[in-house]
Amino acid sequence: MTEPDGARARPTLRDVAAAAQVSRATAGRALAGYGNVNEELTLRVRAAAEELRYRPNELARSMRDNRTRTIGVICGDIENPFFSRVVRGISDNASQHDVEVLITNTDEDQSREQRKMDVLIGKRVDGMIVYPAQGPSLGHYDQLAQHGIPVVFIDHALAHIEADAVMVDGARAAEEAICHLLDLGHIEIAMVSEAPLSLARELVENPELAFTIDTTQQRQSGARLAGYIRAMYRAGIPINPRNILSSDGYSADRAYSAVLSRFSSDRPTALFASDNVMTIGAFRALKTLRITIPAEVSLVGFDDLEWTRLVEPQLTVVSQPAQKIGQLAAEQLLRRINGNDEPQQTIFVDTQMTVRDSSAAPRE
Amino acid sequence: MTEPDGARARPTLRDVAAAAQVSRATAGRALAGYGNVNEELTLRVRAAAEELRYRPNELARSMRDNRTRTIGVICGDIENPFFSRVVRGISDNASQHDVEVLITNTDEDQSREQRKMDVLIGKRVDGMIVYPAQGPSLGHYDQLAQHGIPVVFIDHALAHIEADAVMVDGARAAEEAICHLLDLGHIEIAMVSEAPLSLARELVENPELAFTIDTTQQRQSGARLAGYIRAMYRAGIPINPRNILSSDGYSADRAYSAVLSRFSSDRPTALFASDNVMTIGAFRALKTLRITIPAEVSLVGFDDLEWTRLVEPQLTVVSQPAQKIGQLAAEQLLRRINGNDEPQQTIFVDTQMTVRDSSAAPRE
DNA sequence: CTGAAAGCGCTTACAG
DNA sequence: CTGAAAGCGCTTACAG
Repeated sequence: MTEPDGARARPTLRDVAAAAQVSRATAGRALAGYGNVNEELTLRVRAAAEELRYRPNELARSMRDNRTRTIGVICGDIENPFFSRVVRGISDNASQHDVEVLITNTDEDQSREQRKMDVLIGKRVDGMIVYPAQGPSLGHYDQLAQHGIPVVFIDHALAHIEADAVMVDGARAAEEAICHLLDLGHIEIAMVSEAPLSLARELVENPELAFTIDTTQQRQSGARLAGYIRAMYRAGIPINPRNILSSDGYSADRAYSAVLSRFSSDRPTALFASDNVMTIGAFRALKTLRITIPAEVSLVGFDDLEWTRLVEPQLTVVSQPAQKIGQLAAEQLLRRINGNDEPQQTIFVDTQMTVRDSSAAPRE
Repeated sequence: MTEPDGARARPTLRDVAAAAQVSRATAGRALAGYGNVNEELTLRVRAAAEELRYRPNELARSMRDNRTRTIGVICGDIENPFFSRVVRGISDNASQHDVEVLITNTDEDQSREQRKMDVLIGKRVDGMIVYPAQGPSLGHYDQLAQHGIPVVFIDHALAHIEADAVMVDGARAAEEAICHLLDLGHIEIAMVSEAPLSLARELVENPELAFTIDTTQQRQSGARLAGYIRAMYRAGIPINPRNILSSDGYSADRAYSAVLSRFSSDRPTALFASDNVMTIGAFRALKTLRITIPAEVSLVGFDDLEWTRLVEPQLTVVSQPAQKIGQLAAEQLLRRINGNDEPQQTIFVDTQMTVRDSSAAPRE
């Protein structure tokens, strides 16, 4: 029985059933292994399926089962090594559970985030892992709850939104980094981040705030800035607002400019960069100014990327297990998908100070 | 009309139709905009949809239309910046056409590749972009044709498989890199790649082969090695087999070892690394040996990654537009999905020699 | 312009 | 153990 013209349609269960001379129900049972089927028939069905190169249509299955075995991942920018590592972690874990991964980027644009979320809802993903973009809207997150789609946030949690999150404790991580510099004897310590200037001002005027606000509900840049303030405050060092550098936009170039302009004048003896993008800008700026690291300025970066071990000097960094964040987020999401309804929680993964050659005591 | 227990089911077209007091057909037409619907009814339907927060089930739509508006991407390892850039290019392009992207990694394992392909077929992706893993099997590619699923290969084409491909001309790129070194006056030029030793031996014994074999059907490592041979042969320089370093496995560590051992003895004056992973290994090895670049050894890397501009000296590299590869692959795939059936083609994207500070004339 | 009906390809009660 | 039938949520001829 050949098809009318070359365009051979994909075989369906009906075709397999016909070839094996059984009902569709039996064919389905034999292949997918639910229910009981006589052994001989099973063999016949399998043979027919093989012969026809039958592949079950998961779309149809998803329709019936009301689950797609697919999760959506909304990340900022897959090109950023932080995300590509996270995604790798998610993907490996999902694979182990026969779950596929649909990926999109937002570039920190909330309206794009919203649209992508709609698309993923339309595709009926079983759940989502999302890096929440910066912005004021929150309504689109509620939508997920309404549709009964579990979500796990990564990198930071959101105030007012009940959902699991997996992230590092940014305040603590930064605090540790700053303490490392303080221990070396630094006093004039600068930090570059994309934290908004308004937040910086608030914290400078009222440093106690760094202890009272819930940093786990802030974006990482804010949390890390709070960590900086905490460490300085605890050490009893008055905070010099000029040492809080804002990249004013998220790019290495912006960070570069910010660091360049601050370090052109009377300069701090140490610099902390709040993430891998900021670290690139900071490093480049110091190089441009021909500042020797760590003799003239100590530098502590964030994220243990390979290049930080390739440059001279090798960078002291705060290491963050990005892949593990992805893995834990996937695990948690799958638990939720499978009906676990314990109270929402924020899962913290540990950072680690990796001391290498870019930090040292200040020159006398 | 409240649901029995809290688990409110998602609204369907039926619910919207009921709320708007029209038929499902009309509701569908009004919302998705096919066919004509009276204006007043349209408004009523839209209002009902809004009210119920209706989201069409794309699964059902896909079932009917026999298309999912989803493509699959099978890459080697999303953590490798080459892939994350390619994927970004694919994803951006797909987004523009309202197409989503399902991503998986193979880690160069052909059996995993095969399984992933099956899964993607099951999910009825409209097409796939695949980085073919190394290995002898080809059967799983035929399967795609049988199922009528268009595929575009990236990074290299496959002999015996008719399909589009998007990639750089590796032989030419390498040739250019080697010519750059030759022009500077180097003679003893080494190359490190993951090309199999067997191929290396063949090419050394019979360099003309580098001109006669179809390098566009080779893996990039092989093609690039052929380019090396071509350049040397053309320059009339006998090829020293000791200068062809095989990483024997794909990792920076392997490349590191290979370079380390070769450059510990009488050393070549220049080194070319065949891709970004090899470049990391090569650079590290030279650093470990405290070889000054470019005074003692010139280094030419592959892939214009940010770190190559951060290290000292900044690396001369062959730049490859990875994002563009992704973009072109997506474009071509979408054309195929839309029925374009011109003869298959391999699309080459240009590489570019980016000369910086790691290459110079050899010391007298 | 509008609606009733069929169908996309599965799975699962429900009979037998 | 096996099969006929219903249903998942859409869209699209086909009538009216």
